Order: sequence, then C-alpha cells, then structure tokens
Amino acid sequence: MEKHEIIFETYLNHKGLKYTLPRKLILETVFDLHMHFDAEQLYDLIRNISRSVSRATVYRTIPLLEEAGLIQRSLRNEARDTFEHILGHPSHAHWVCKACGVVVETDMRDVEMLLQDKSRAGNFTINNINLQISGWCRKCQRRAHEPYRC
Amino acid sequence: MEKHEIIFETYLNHKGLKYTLPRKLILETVFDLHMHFDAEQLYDLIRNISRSVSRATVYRTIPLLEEAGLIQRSLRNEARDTFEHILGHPSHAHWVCKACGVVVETDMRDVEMLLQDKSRAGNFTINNINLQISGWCRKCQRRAHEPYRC
DNA sequence: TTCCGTGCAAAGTCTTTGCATGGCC
DNA sequence: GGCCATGCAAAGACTTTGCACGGAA
Repeated sequence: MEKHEIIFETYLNHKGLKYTLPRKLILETVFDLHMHFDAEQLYDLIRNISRSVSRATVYRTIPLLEEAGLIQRSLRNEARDTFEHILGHPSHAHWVCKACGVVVETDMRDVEMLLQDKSRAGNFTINNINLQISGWCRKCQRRAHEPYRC
Repeated sequence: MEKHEIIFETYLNHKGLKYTLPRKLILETVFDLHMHFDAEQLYDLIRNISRSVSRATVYRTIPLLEEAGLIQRSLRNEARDTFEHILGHPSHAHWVCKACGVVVETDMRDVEMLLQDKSRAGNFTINNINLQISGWCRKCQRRAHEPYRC
C-alpha cells in the first residue's frame, strides 16, 4: 500500500469514514496525475477506468483529500477550481505567463526557509505554501514592454 | 486626479474605451476599500452610493481593472472570486489560518528580492506576486497538533 | 438497526452574455 | 451612422444538496 493510501485511510478512520472503492479510485487517479487538475478532468479520467463513480462523489471526495493534506487548491483556471497533489512534492513556485498562459514550476526551498523563519517569529505553524508569480515569459518579453497588450 | 484614475483612463484610451461614470464609481470604490473584495461586495458598496450601476457592469469592469494592473485576483473565498487593489501596495504575503480563517498580511520584500533574482536568471518579467501561506495561527496552534481537526 | 456512501437529478451560486436602448464623436 | 456602454433578464458553468437505496458493522 502506498504512502498516500495509508495517509488517506488513516485520515478517514479518524473521521469515522470508510476507505471505499470510489474513494480509492479517486485517490489513485489523483496521484497518477502529475499535474494540476480540476473536478471535471478528474471525473473524466476516472470514468475511463470505471463507470461506477459519479460526479457527486468526485466533488465530495476532493474536500476530504484536501483535509487529509494530500492535495491543495491551486491556481484557478478559468472558472474552475484547480488542485494539485502535494505529497512528496517539494515546495515549488508557479510562474504564469500572462501573455501565453504557460506555467513553469521552480524549486523554492530558499523561499520556504525564509518563511519558516518568519513563521517561527510570528508563532504560525505552516501547513503549506502557495506561491504564484505572474508576468511574461522569455518568449513574450517583447509584448510585456508594450503599454497594453491588445 | 489620482494616480489610479490616470492609469485607468490611460488604459481605457489605449483600448479605445471610455472612462465613464459607472467605471469611475467602481474604480473609486475599489480604491477606498483597503481590503479584499468580491464582485458582490463591490456591487453592494456601489449601490450605497448610486443606484445606477448594475451588477453586469461591475462584472464587466473587474477584468478591465485587472488588465490595467490595478487589481489582482487573490485568495478565493468560499465560492467567490476575490480581488485586491495593488497600486502602491507593497508586496505582501497572506497568512491564512485553516482553523479560524483569520488572514494576516506581512511584508515580503525579502522574498520579492529573491524572486527578482530568479526571474532575471530565468528571463521572466515579473508583473506581480501572490504568496499565500496556510497553516495555523498562534491561537489555533493547539488544534494543529491534534491528528485531524474535526 | 444504525450509520455511512453513493448515484441521480434538482437546486444553488456566482458569472457571463444577448439584446435593446441611449450617448458621444 | 458607427461605436461603445449599460441595464435587465436569461443563460451558462460549476458545485452542492436532497433523497432513496444499498451495504457493512
């Protein structure tokens, strides 16, 4: 049994809930997926595996995964809430290009150390960090210097 | 005329759009408000001033303010998109307590400098930075050490 | 028996859009 | 006239919920 499964099952037990097949399928799909996702994408992927998981269950399971510390809310894409799994995923920043939309992730352990210091000073216990930088990527640089991109 | 007005009007002109009264009221309300807001709150506030601005206009103006670089999307609160104005507002981090929901802002110019270095290395032009740290505040510390908050 | 889980469809909430009107150049 | 702005109401897009059935302890 993989680590994320153990965590999820432990979490569910603590809450008096059960590690059922639909929940198992959702968890596995999330951890097979090495990218951001939204509820609909998750639902589609699971549908490919099994017809027996409903959209409602997907929506109901997402907050559980969040509470268990396995996924976190991420950049909002268009109108949809998006998430990413965070187990064994070192802290990273998202650099989002406002012109072409490309998202690049970079390590941010240095930033994290800085924040850990601050959190000690402020008596705050960090659970997770979400750092998003928007601007213009190398390719779109030129456009960034125009007054307003039209 | 205040700085944000000049910026907005200039932006609108560049796009061939007009700095109308509803847009003026919305802009002013946003800059009078020193906190995060969502479309509905903004609409309510403007309603107190004038009956003559519709919800649709508020929703249509928000993306313009965003494009003009005057506001930015922020933490998503419940189901609503939220924003904050960013002119003359030094970069700051949001510390969000997962237990009580309190949000504290702190300076993050040091983090910003670090990121500026990285952006130069990666040939990325930063437009703005959104840093959100979730965890538990001083008061809710104890709960943070329980296995799962119920 | 009791409590939890799930699917389905309906309801809800926030946001976007179509259309007709009205103003400005 | 041509273009843009706006209100209103309708439509859309996601997400949440009510309800009834089914299953495990």
